Amino acid sequence: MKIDPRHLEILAAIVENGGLTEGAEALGKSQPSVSRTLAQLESRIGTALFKPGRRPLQPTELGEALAEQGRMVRKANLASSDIVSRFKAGHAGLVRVAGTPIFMDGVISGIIARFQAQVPDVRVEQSYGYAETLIEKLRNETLDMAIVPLRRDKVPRDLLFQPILPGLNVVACREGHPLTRRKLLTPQDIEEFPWIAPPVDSPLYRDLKRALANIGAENYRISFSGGSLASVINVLTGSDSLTVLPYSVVFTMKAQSAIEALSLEIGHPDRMLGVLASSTPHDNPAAQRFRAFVVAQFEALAHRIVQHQKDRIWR
Amino acid sequence: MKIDPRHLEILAAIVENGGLTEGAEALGKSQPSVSRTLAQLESRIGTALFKPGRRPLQPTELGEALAEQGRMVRKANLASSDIVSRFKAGHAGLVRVAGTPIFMDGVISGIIARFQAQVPDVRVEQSYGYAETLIEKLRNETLDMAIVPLRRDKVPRDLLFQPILPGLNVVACREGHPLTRRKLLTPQDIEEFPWIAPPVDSPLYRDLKRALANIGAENYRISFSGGSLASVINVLTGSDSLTVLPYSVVFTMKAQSAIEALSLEIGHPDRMLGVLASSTPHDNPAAQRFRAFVVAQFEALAHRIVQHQKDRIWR
DNA sequence: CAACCAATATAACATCAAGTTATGAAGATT
DNA sequence: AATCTTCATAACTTGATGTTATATTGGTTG
Repeated sequence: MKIDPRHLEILAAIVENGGLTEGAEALGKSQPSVSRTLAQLESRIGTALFKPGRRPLQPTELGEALAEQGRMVRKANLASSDIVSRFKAGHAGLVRVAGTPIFMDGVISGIIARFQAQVPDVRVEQSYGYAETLIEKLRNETLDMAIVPLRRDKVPRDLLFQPILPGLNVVACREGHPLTRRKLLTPQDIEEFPWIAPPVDSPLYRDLKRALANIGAENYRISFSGGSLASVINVLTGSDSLTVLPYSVVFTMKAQSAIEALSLEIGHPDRMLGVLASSTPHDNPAAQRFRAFVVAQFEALAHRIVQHQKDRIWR
Repeated sequence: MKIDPRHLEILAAIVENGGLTEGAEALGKSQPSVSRTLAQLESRIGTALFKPGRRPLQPTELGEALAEQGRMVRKANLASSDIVSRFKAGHAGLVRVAGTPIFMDGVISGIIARFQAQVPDVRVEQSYGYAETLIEKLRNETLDMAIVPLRRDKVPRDLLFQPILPGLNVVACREGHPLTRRKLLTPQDIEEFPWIAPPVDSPLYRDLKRALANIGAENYRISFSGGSLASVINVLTGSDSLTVLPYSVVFTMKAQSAIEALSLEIGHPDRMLGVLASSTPHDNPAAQRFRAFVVAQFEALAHRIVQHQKDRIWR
């Protein structure tokens, strides 16, 4: 026997409210509608579900047992509505975000932590990659957003790119590095110290080479390469090595690691760091919410950077 | 947002079977029907529930969460069907049975015990009363069946009466009572011993008076009255008192109590012990089942009584 | 890359259930 | 007994669900 789950819900409402009229009111339906539905349910089951001639209406044993199941159905229904509304408000769901490793580790992961403090039911799935592969994944719908440095003219038409910071790389070193005391740095100063290189296929690697070329350093030596941010910073703080990092990363990591940036003009890439996402506002409210959060966090970061620069000038 | 619980069930079926076609098959519906239902659900929610272009079809996070609720609904639905079918088979439910106190205690309670060994999920609610009040309760539908002695011509038209034993009362006494050794009993023999009387409003009390009149005893004395069966038997076995009891009760209780029946013809009431129930086969399969069980048990009891009589004659 | 095959979506229609209002019947209450 | 509340019924409209037939789509394969 197949029973319509809605009928069970209605039965539960009748039982709980002690009457057809009250049950109908609780359900927001008319009394005749509820009455007929109950009659139909009883006729299908082939048994009365309420004791005859009692007020308030009292269910039979069977009626009570089925009403209990009706409560289960209603519970599932309420849970469903809740799930949907939380999802649509971006308070629940899954955000798949990817970006260049250094950025993800150095800046985004902290932003994710703050985001999750705010909306704990959103799960964030982080992965790493560079523009090309991430664009592919965005088109695949296997990724919700990518945080990558990108040249304006390289932005794919079918995707939406929201810039959040200008590309700004700096030479990073440990706090108290010998070079931090010098006002003017020559290529010779630079060539004295070993370099940490990012992975060769990363944009940052290209930035490093260009920076060194700009400075005029030709005989540089690379002592360490291929590590992720944690390794880079460990090596950086444990030695006199230098490396190229986005300024936002150095600025962010200063709070926890003893690194700083040399005041050395190395030429900025013509890229913007930005959030790349499907242009169709595809239905992932949590991702939308996270994107807005990331943008806002970067605005705050930019502001703090400006503030910090002013302070330095004043000193 | 109100979601149709049936849609959730369908969603669960699609998710579990990895496709619309398979889901439809599992549900016993056509593929287009399921397809449209899913489309409708998605449009109401305002979000896709499955990742686009995947085979086997993979649900989104939201789709999976809602499918989980769908499984809850289905579970409740299956439980309901089970509850109903068990109820209709008489394997579950409530049976409200009443009867004259002596009978209920002496015979029916043992039958109930055997019944429950067979169908443990049926609850039996026992109460006591005499024909008049029980007939009232049967009409009220506050009772499923009454086990009472009744004259054939006193059976109400609107109720169904199924005779199960002829009325047969005996004089009961303790085992080894002085009177058990006598072949022929005179009124004087009887008057020597005190009597235990049932409650004055009981049929058995009228039987007692009639029996004593039949015997010709006029000067009898009543030493105890008003007790239920347990008290009666305690007094009986602890003294030389006599009382009138249905033979079926004495026969049944012999197994556990040291009582026996005097071979004294006391004249039988023109009543039949029987099961009285609503003539409408009102929808309580468990009660029907119990009634059939009681009838069968009494048949077996009657058979054992006949067997026992034969044995006595042979000795 | 074209062609094929399986799965899904759409169309068109029939049927049934659920909703409505209006009203009758029945029970409880005084 | 009269009244008032509650439940059942009637008549009708609307929307959902089911069907079969067919078009699209997407993945697979030579």
